[in-house]
Amino acid sequence: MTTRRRAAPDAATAEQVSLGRLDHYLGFRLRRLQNQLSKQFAAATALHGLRSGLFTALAIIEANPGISQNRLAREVGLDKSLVVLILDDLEKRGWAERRRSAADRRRHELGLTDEGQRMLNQLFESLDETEKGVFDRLSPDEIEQLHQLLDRAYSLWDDGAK
Amino acid sequence: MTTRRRAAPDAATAEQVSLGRLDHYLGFRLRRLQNQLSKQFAAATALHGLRSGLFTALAIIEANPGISQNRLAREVGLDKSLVVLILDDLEKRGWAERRRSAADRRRHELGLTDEGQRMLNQLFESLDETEKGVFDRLSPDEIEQLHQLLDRAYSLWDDGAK
DNA sequence: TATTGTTATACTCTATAACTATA
DNA sequence: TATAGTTATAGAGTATAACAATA
Repeated sequence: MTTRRRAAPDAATAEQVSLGRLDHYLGFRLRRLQNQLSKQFAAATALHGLRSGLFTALAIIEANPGISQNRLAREVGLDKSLVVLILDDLEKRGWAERRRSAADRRRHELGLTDEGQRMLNQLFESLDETEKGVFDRLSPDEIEQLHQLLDRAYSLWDDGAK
Repeated sequence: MTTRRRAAPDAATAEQVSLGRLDHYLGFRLRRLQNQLSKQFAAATALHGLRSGLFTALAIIEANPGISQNRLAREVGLDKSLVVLILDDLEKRGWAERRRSAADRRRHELGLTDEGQRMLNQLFESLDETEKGVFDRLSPDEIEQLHQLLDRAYSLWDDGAK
Protein backbone atom coordinates (compact mmCIF):
# COMPACT_ATOMS: atom_id res chain seq x y z
CA MET A 1 0.00 0.00 0.00
CA THR A 2 1.29 3.47 -0.83
CA THR A 3 1.78 5.66 2.20
CA ARG A 4 3.42 8.69 0.72
CA ARG A 5 1.84 11.18 3.07
CA ARG A 6 1.92 8.96 6.11
CA ALA A 7 4.06 10.26 8.97
CA ALA A 8 4.81 8.72 12.32
CA PRO A 9 1.63 7.86 14.28
CA ASP A 10 1.60 10.95 16.52
CA ALA A 11 3.73 13.36 14.60
CA ALA A 12 1.56 16.38 15.30
CA THR A 13 4.57 18.61 15.77
CA ALA A 14 6.57 17.28 12.82
CA GLU A 15 6.03 18.57 9.30
CA GLN A 16 3.85 15.74 8.06
CA VAL A 17 0.38 15.19 9.39
CA SER A 18 -0.97 11.65 9.55
CA LEU A 19 -4.21 10.76 7.83
CA GLY A 20 -4.70 7.89 10.23
CA ARG A 21 -7.53 5.52 9.44
CA LEU A 22 -8.92 7.81 6.74
CA ASP A 23 -6.16 6.69 4.44
CA HIS A 24 -7.68 3.24 4.20
CA TYR A 25 -11.02 4.28 2.79
CA LEU A 26 -11.95 4.56 -0.84
CA GLY A 27 -14.39 7.36 -0.05
CA PHE A 28 -11.56 9.53 1.16
CA ARG A 29 -9.37 8.86 -1.85
CA LEU A 30 -12.25 9.36 -4.21
CA ARG A 31 -13.06 12.73 -2.68
CA ARG A 32 -9.46 13.83 -2.55
CA LEU A 33 -8.85 13.04 -6.19
CA GLN A 34 -12.13 14.47 -7.34
CA ASN A 35 -11.36 17.69 -5.46
CA GLN A 36 -8.06 18.00 -7.29
CA LEU A 37 -9.74 17.38 -10.58
CA SER A 38 -12.51 19.91 -10.09
CA LYS A 39 -10.11 22.55 -8.80
CA GLN A 40 -7.97 22.05 -11.89
CA PHE A 41 -10.97 22.29 -14.16
CA ALA A 42 -12.30 25.37 -12.37
CA ALA A 43 -8.91 27.02 -12.75
CA ALA A 44 -8.73 26.16 -16.44
CA THR A 45 -12.16 27.69 -17.09
CA ALA A 46 -12.00 30.49 -14.50
CA LEU A 47 -12.33 33.26 -17.07
CA HIS A 48 -15.93 32.18 -17.71
CA GLY A 49 -16.89 32.08 -14.05
CA LEU A 50 -19.06 29.04 -14.51
CA ARG A 51 -21.48 28.36 -11.70
CA SER A 52 -21.67 24.81 -10.40
CA GLY A 53 -23.86 22.53 -12.47
CA LEU A 54 -23.64 24.71 -15.53
CA PHE A 55 -21.20 22.60 -17.48
CA THR A 56 -23.03 19.38 -16.68
CA ALA A 57 -26.36 20.94 -17.67
CA LEU A 58 -24.87 22.06 -20.98
CA ALA A 59 -23.56 18.57 -21.69
CA ILE A 60 -26.86 16.89 -20.81
CA ILE A 61 -28.78 19.28 -23.06
CA GLU A 62 -26.38 18.56 -25.91
CA ALA A 63 -26.92 14.83 -25.50
CA ASN A 64 -30.71 15.19 -25.14
CA PRO A 65 -31.93 18.04 -27.33
CA GLY A 66 -35.49 19.06 -26.40
CA ILE A 67 -35.20 17.72 -22.85
CA SER A 68 -37.46 19.38 -20.26
CA GLN A 69 -36.21 21.24 -17.20
CA ASN A 70 -37.80 18.65 -14.97
CA ARG A 71 -35.97 15.73 -16.55
CA LEU A 72 -32.76 17.68 -16.60
CA ALA A 73 -33.18 18.37 -12.88
CA ARG A 74 -33.59 14.70 -12.11
CA GLU A 75 -30.62 13.78 -14.24
CA VAL A 76 -28.19 16.22 -12.67
CA GLY A 77 -29.60 15.50 -9.20
CA LEU A 78 -30.68 19.07 -8.45
CA ASP A 79 -34.03 20.51 -7.56
CA LYS A 80 -36.03 21.93 -10.47
CA SER A 81 -35.87 25.38 -8.88
CA LEU A 82 -32.09 25.24 -9.17
CA VAL A 83 -32.38 24.34 -12.82
CA VAL A 84 -34.41 27.50 -13.39
CA LEU A 85 -31.44 29.55 -12.19
CA ILE A 86 -29.00 27.58 -14.31
CA LEU A 87 -31.16 28.07 -17.39
CA ASP A 88 -31.50 31.80 -16.64
CA ASP A 89 -27.72 31.93 -16.54
CA LEU A 90 -27.32 29.91 -19.74
CA GLU A 91 -29.80 32.09 -21.61
CA LYS A 92 -28.17 35.29 -20.36
CA ARG A 93 -24.90 34.00 -21.79
CA GLY A 94 -26.61 33.06 -25.02
CA TRP A 95 -25.57 29.44 -24.71
CA ALA A 96 -28.97 27.75 -24.43
CA GLU A 97 -32.63 28.43 -25.23
CA ARG A 98 -36.00 27.58 -23.77
CA ARG A 99 -38.65 26.87 -26.38
CA ARG A 100 -42.25 26.37 -25.26
CA SER A 101 -43.31 22.86 -26.21
CA ALA A 102 -46.14 22.67 -28.74
CA ALA A 103 -47.24 19.26 -27.50
CA ASP A 104 -47.38 20.20 -23.80
CA ARG A 105 -47.47 23.91 -23.22
CA ARG A 106 -46.30 23.59 -19.62
CA ARG A 107 -42.92 22.39 -20.77
CA HIS A 108 -39.84 24.02 -22.12
CA GLU A 109 -37.80 22.20 -24.69
CA LEU A 110 -34.17 22.98 -24.07
CA GLY A 111 -31.49 23.34 -26.70
CA LEU A 112 -28.02 24.72 -27.23
CA THR A 113 -27.35 27.76 -29.38
CA ASP A 114 -24.47 27.63 -31.87
CA GLU A 115 -22.47 29.71 -29.46
CA GLY A 116 -23.33 27.29 -26.65
CA GLN A 117 -22.21 24.38 -28.78
CA ARG A 118 -18.89 26.07 -29.48
CA MET A 119 -18.42 26.84 -25.78
CA LEU A 120 -19.23 23.28 -24.79
CA ASN A 121 -16.68 21.93 -27.25
CA GLN A 122 -14.14 24.29 -25.77
CA LEU A 123 -15.02 23.24 -22.22
CA PHE A 124 -14.67 19.58 -23.10
CA GLU A 125 -11.24 20.36 -24.52
CA SER A 126 -10.29 21.93 -21.18
CA LEU A 127 -11.61 18.86 -19.42
CA ASP A 128 -9.58 16.63 -21.73
CA GLU A 129 -6.44 18.50 -20.87
CA THR A 130 -7.22 18.56 -17.16
CA GLU A 131 -7.74 14.82 -17.05
CA LYS A 132 -4.70 14.20 -19.17
CA GLY A 133 -2.66 16.16 -16.66
CA VAL A 134 -4.05 14.54 -13.56
CA PHE A 135 -3.93 10.98 -14.88
CA ASP A 136 -0.54 11.44 -16.40
CA ARG A 137 1.06 8.66 -14.43
CA LEU A 138 -1.48 6.04 -15.39
CA SER A 139 -1.09 4.06 -18.59
CA PRO A 140 -4.00 3.91 -21.05
CA ASP A 141 -4.69 0.40 -19.79
CA GLU A 142 -4.82 1.53 -16.21
CA ILE A 143 -7.12 4.41 -17.08
CA GLU A 144 -9.45 1.99 -18.77
CA GLN A 145 -9.28 -0.25 -15.69
CA LEU A 146 -10.18 2.70 -13.51
CA HIS A 147 -13.15 3.52 -15.73
CA GLN A 148 -14.46 0.01 -15.45
CA LEU A 149 -13.96 -0.32 -11.72
CA LEU A 150 -15.72 2.99 -11.07
CA ASP A 151 -18.53 2.10 -13.41
CA ARG A 152 -19.15 -1.30 -11.86
CA ALA A 153 -19.02 0.08 -8.34
CA TYR A 154 -21.57 2.74 -9.23
CA SER A 155 -24.04 0.70 -11.21
CA LEU A 156 -25.20 -1.06 -8.05
CA TRP A 157 -26.69 2.17 -6.81
CA ASP A 158 -28.33 3.31 -10.02
CA ASP A 159 -31.80 3.04 -8.49
CA GLY A 160 -33.27 6.04 -10.30
CA ALA A 161 -34.24 7.54 -6.95
CA LYS A 162 -34.59 11.19 -5.96
CA MET B 1 -17.26 -0.17 -21.90
CA THR B 2 -20.32 -0.40 -19.74
CA THR B 3 -23.17 1.72 -20.96
CA ARG B 4 -25.94 0.76 -18.61
CA ARG B 5 -27.50 4.20 -18.47
CA ARG B 6 -26.94 5.04 -22.10
CA ALA B 7 -30.10 5.60 -24.14
CA ALA B 8 -30.50 6.39 -27.81
CA PRO B 9 -28.63 9.55 -28.79
CA ASP B 10 -31.54 11.97 -28.65
CA ALA B 11 -34.01 10.15 -26.48
CA ALA B 12 -35.13 13.22 -24.56
CA THR B 13 -38.70 12.05 -24.48
CA ALA B 14 -37.98 8.42 -23.70
CA GLU B 15 -37.42 7.19 -20.18
CA GLN B 16 -33.64 7.11 -20.28
CA VAL B 17 -31.59 10.26 -20.51
CA SER B 18 -28.26 10.13 -22.26
CA LEU B 19 -25.13 11.27 -20.48
CA GLY B 20 -23.50 12.02 -23.80
CA ARG B 21 -19.84 12.84 -23.72
CA LEU B 22 -19.81 13.13 -19.91
CA ASP B 23 -19.89 9.37 -19.68
CA HIS B 24 -16.36 9.17 -21.02
CA TYR B 25 -14.70 11.21 -18.30
CA LEU B 26 -13.19 9.92 -15.10
CA GLY B 27 -14.08 13.16 -13.32
CA PHE B 28 -17.73 12.51 -13.89
CA ARG B 29 -17.58 8.92 -12.67
CA LEU B 30 -15.52 9.90 -9.69
CA ARG B 31 -18.02 12.55 -8.66
CA ARG B 32 -21.00 10.31 -9.26
CA LEU B 33 -19.61 7.51 -7.17
CA GLN B 34 -18.39 9.80 -4.45
CA ASN B 35 -21.84 11.40 -4.26
CA GLN B 36 -23.43 8.03 -3.74
CA LEU B 37 -20.95 7.17 -1.08
CA SER B 38 -21.35 10.38 0.87
CA LYS B 39 -25.13 10.25 0.63
CA GLN B 40 -25.07 6.72 2.00
CA PHE B 41 -22.76 7.71 4.82
CA ALA B 42 -24.83 10.80 5.65
CA ALA B 43 -27.95 8.64 5.77
CA ALA B 44 -26.25 6.09 8.01
CA THR B 45 -25.18 8.80 10.47
CA ALA B 46 -28.16 11.12 10.06
CA LEU B 47 -29.21 10.87 13.71
CA HIS B 48 -26.08 12.79 14.70
CA GLY B 49 -26.59 15.56 12.19
CA LEU B 50 -22.88 15.84 11.50
CA ARG B 51 -21.82 19.03 9.77
CA SER B 52 -19.48 18.71 6.82
CA GLY B 53 -15.84 18.33 7.80
CA LEU B 54 -16.64 17.16 11.30
CA PHE B 55 -15.90 13.50 10.76
CA THR B 56 -12.67 14.20 8.93
CA ALA B 57 -11.54 16.60 11.65
CA LEU B 58 -12.23 13.99 14.30
CA ALA B 59 -10.19 11.41 12.40
CA ILE B 60 -7.26 13.77 11.87
CA ILE B 61 -7.21 14.71 15.55
CA GLU B 62 -7.22 11.04 16.50
CA ALA B 63 -4.23 10.40 14.26
CA ASN B 64 -2.37 13.52 15.43
CA PRO B 65 -3.10 14.15 19.10
CA GLY B 66 -2.07 17.66 20.13
CA ILE B 67 -2.32 19.05 16.61
CA SER B 68 -3.03 22.79 16.34
CA GLN B 69 -6.09 24.27 14.67
CA ASN B 70 -3.91 25.85 12.06
CA ARG B 71 -2.33 22.58 10.97
CA LEU B 72 -5.67 20.86 11.07
CA ALA B 73 -7.07 23.56 8.82
CA ARG B 74 -4.33 23.05 6.26
CA GLU B 75 -4.74 19.29 6.36
CA VAL B 76 -8.48 19.26 5.76
CA GLY B 77 -8.19 22.05 3.19
CA LEU B 78 -10.42 24.52 5.03
CA ASP B 79 -9.78 28.01 6.31
CA LYS B 80 -8.79 28.28 9.97
CA SER B 81 -11.97 30.26 10.68
CA LEU B 82 -13.99 27.25 9.56
CA VAL B 83 -12.02 25.03 11.90
CA VAL B 84 -13.03 27.28 14.78
CA LEU B 85 -16.67 26.49 14.08
CA ILE B 86 -15.98 22.79 13.75
CA LEU B 87 -14.12 22.77 17.07
CA ASP B 88 -16.93 24.73 18.73
CA ASP B 89 -19.28 22.05 17.51
CA LEU B 90 -17.03 19.22 18.65
CA GLU B 91 -16.62 20.71 22.11
CA LYS B 92 -20.34 21.34 22.47
CA ARG B 93 -20.87 17.65 21.73
CA GLY B 94 -18.16 16.73 24.19
CA TRP B 95 -16.16 14.89 21.53
CA ALA B 96 -12.99 16.98 21.50
CA GLU B 97 -11.11 19.44 23.68
CA ARG B 98 -8.92 22.49 23.18
CA ARG B 99 -6.05 22.70 25.64
CA ARG B 100 -3.91 25.83 25.71
CA SER B 101 -0.36 24.86 24.76
CA ALA B 102 2.21 25.42 27.51
CA ALA B 103 5.03 25.82 25.01
CA ASP B 104 3.24 28.40 22.85
CA ARG B 105 0.31 30.02 24.55
CA ARG B 106 -1.22 31.15 21.28
CA ARG B 107 -1.93 27.58 20.29
CA HIS B 108 -4.53 25.06 21.19
CA GLU B 109 -3.56 21.44 21.39
CA LEU B 110 -6.48 19.39 20.18
CA GLY B 111 -7.51 16.02 21.50
CA LEU B 112 -10.44 13.62 21.55
CA THR B 113 -12.44 12.92 24.68
CA ASP B 114 -13.27 9.31 25.55
CA GLU B 115 -16.75 9.97 24.28
CA GLY B 116 -15.30 11.38 21.07
CA GLN B 117 -13.13 8.32 20.64
CA ARG B 118 -16.15 6.05 21.05
CA MET B 119 -18.13 8.11 18.55
CA LEU B 120 -15.31 8.04 16.04
CA ASN B 121 -15.06 4.28 16.31
CA GLN B 122 -18.77 4.07 15.70
CA LEU B 123 -18.57 6.42 12.72
CA PHE B 124 -15.77 4.38 11.18
CA GLU B 125 -17.94 1.30 11.59
CA SER B 126 -20.69 3.06 9.66
CA LEU B 127 -18.18 3.99 7.00
CA ASP B 128 -17.00 0.37 6.82
CA GLU B 129 -20.53 -0.80 6.23
CA THR B 130 -21.26 1.94 3.72
CA GLU B 131 -18.19 1.10 1.66
CA LYS B 132 -18.86 -2.61 1.96
CA GLY B 133 -22.33 -2.00 0.53
CA VAL B 134 -21.24 0.25 -2.29
CA PHE B 135 -18.25 -1.83 -3.37
CA ASP B 136 -20.13 -5.07 -3.03
CA ARG B 137 -19.59 -6.10 -6.61
CA LEU B 138 -15.84 -5.66 -6.58
CA SER B 139 -13.58 -8.43 -5.41
CA PRO B 140 -10.97 -7.73 -2.71
CA ASP B 141 -8.36 -7.73 -5.45
CA GLU B 142 -10.27 -5.19 -7.47
CA ILE B 143 -10.79 -2.98 -4.43
CA GLU B 144 -7.07 -3.04 -3.79
CA GLN B 145 -6.49 -2.19 -7.46
CA LEU B 146 -8.84 0.75 -7.14
CA HIS B 147 -7.00 1.97 -4.05
CA GLN B 148 -3.70 1.90 -5.85
CA LEU B 149 -4.92 3.53 -9.01
CA LEU B 150 -6.55 6.37 -7.07
CA ASP B 151 -3.49 6.80 -4.92
CA ARG B 152 -1.10 6.96 -7.84
CA ALA B 153 -3.30 9.36 -9.76
CA TYR B 154 -3.50 11.68 -6.75
CA SER B 155 0.11 11.63 -5.64
CA LEU B 156 1.11 13.67 -8.66
CA TRP B 157 -0.80 16.61 -7.24
CA ASP B 158 0.28 16.32 -3.65
CA ASP B 159 2.08 19.64 -3.79
CA GLY B 160 1.31 20.68 -0.22
CA ALA B 161 -0.23 23.88 -1.52
CA LYS B 162 -3.02 25.95 0.04
C1' DT C 1 -56.02 16.89 -9.24
C1' DA C 2 -51.32 16.56 -10.91
C1' DT C 3 -47.38 18.49 -13.30
C1' DT C 4 -44.05 22.21 -15.23
C1' DG C 5 -41.83 25.99 -14.37
C1' DT C 6 -41.26 30.02 -11.28
C1' DT C 7 -40.51 32.79 -7.11
C1' DA C 8 -39.43 33.58 -2.28
C1' DT C 9 -37.21 32.22 1.73
C1' DA C 10 -34.00 30.26 4.66
C1' DC C 11 -30.21 27.45 5.89
C1' DT C 12 -25.57 25.53 5.15
C1' DC C 13 -20.97 26.00 3.45
C1' DT C 14 -17.19 28.76 2.54
C1' DA C 15 -13.88 32.80 1.88
C1' DT C 16 -12.28 37.16 3.42
C1' DA C 17 -10.87 40.53 6.37
C1' DA C 18 -10.45 42.68 10.78
C1' DC C 19 -9.49 41.88 15.48
C1' DT C 20 -6.90 39.81 20.12
C1' DA C 21 -3.39 37.69 22.37
C1' DT C 22 0.68 35.99 22.23
C1' DA C 23 5.44 35.33 20.14
C1' DT D 1 6.34 42.22 12.89
C1' DA D 2 4.35 37.66 12.49
C1' DT D 3 1.38 33.89 14.02
C1' DA D 4 -2.83 31.32 16.36
C1' DG D 5 -7.17 31.73 17.14
C1' DT D 6 -11.58 34.40 16.93
C1' DT D 7 -15.40 37.14 15.14
C1' DA D 8 -18.25 39.34 11.63
C1' DT D 9 -19.80 39.61 7.16
C1' DA D 10 -20.99 38.38 2.69
C1' DG D 11 -21.45 35.28 -1.12
C1' DA D 12 -22.23 30.97 -3.04
C1' DG D 13 -24.99 26.53 -3.15
C1' DT D 14 -28.99 24.16 -1.94
C1' DA D 15 -33.68 22.70 -0.11
C1' DT D 16 -38.39 23.76 0.71
C1' DA D 17 -42.73 25.50 0.05
C1' DA D 18 -46.09 28.28 -2.21
C1' DC D 19 -47.77 29.88 -6.61
C1' DA D 20 -49.41 30.32 -11.85
C1' DA D 21 -50.29 28.08 -16.03
C1' DT D 22 -51.49 24.01 -18.19
C1' DA D 23 -52.74 19.16 -18.44
